Amino acid sequence: MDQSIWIDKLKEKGLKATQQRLAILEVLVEENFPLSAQNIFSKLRRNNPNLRLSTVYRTLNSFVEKKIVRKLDLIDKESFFELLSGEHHHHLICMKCGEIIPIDCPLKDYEEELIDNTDYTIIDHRLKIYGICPRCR
Amino acid sequence: MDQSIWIDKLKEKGLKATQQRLAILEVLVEENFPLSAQNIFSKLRRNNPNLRLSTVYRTLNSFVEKKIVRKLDLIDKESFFELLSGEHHHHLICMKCGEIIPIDCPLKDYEEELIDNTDYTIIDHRLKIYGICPRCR
DNA sequence: CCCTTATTGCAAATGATTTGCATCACTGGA
DNA sequence: TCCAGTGATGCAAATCATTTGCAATAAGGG
Ligand SMILES: [Mn+2]
Ligand SMILES: [Mn+2]
Ligand SMILES: [Zn+2]
Ligand SMILES: [Zn+2]
Repeated sequence: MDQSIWIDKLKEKGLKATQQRLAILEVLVEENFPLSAQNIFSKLRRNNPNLRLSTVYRTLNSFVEKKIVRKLDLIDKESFFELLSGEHHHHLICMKCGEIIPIDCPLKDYEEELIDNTDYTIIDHRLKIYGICPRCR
Repeated sequence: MDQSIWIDKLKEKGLKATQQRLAILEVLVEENFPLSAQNIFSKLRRNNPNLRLSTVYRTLNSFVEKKIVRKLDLIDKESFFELLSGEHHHHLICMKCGEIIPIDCPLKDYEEELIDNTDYTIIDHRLKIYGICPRCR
């Protein structure tokens, strides 16, 4: 991973480019997949014995706020986080094995309609589809 | 509320028609709106001083399992529960005042497409749209 | 009305996430 | 390159919604 790009991006957003933040970004980039705070923490603790889970949470929260990362509630309790890069999309989740597949967003036109019907300003939306994958079926 | 209908419905699903369950159903029916466990608990505790929040949770969970009620994660942390009655729908949420508006489900065709593309068995889905209502804007 | 069993009251535990505070490490400027 | 100021982190403790264990209670079929 080219750190300098991320260092710039962090500074741009008013965040200091700390070791911890860069390490967390690195995991998010190379996995390129929704991960929990605990997931990220486990991966990094090996080489960073005194990294704390609270730091991971604080980092992810600031990334969400700065729109570097998106927070997802795919299954009950644990939240997942994924890098905001590439196409806007949603997720199809296998309820047996937990596989997560990205899916296209079908809501463009629907949102236009909604604006007309409700006079709301639309800011964001969340869509998750739950099913059983072919292997688990 | 006509209790006998609900008593029958509960028995049909293999649940005993207890005072607590009927009271919780009554709140859900008359509010006809997503409510948190705490919401329901507060409303009922006035007349039921020894109803417990844990009972409300246990009841709601069994209702979800028996498909009498649907659990929604509209905002962070607290879950909401709404009676499964009327049209299948989703929600538009005002991020300022918390207003919740039911909206039609636009996903029928999209799900067909998904089945073809992914070979998943689709079981359920969740859609929430966040915005600002005209009054808050 | 009684017996069996599900359900509740109650209190304690859980588990993800947050927070307070002292210390540390970035970063922009000297 | 060094320094001061401020934001970030380590660490431990707190929060808060939700769950759970267990003994006591109340449905409801017979
Ligand atoms: Mn994704
Ligand atoms: Mn609704
Ligand atoms: Zn699967
Ligand atoms: Zn509003």
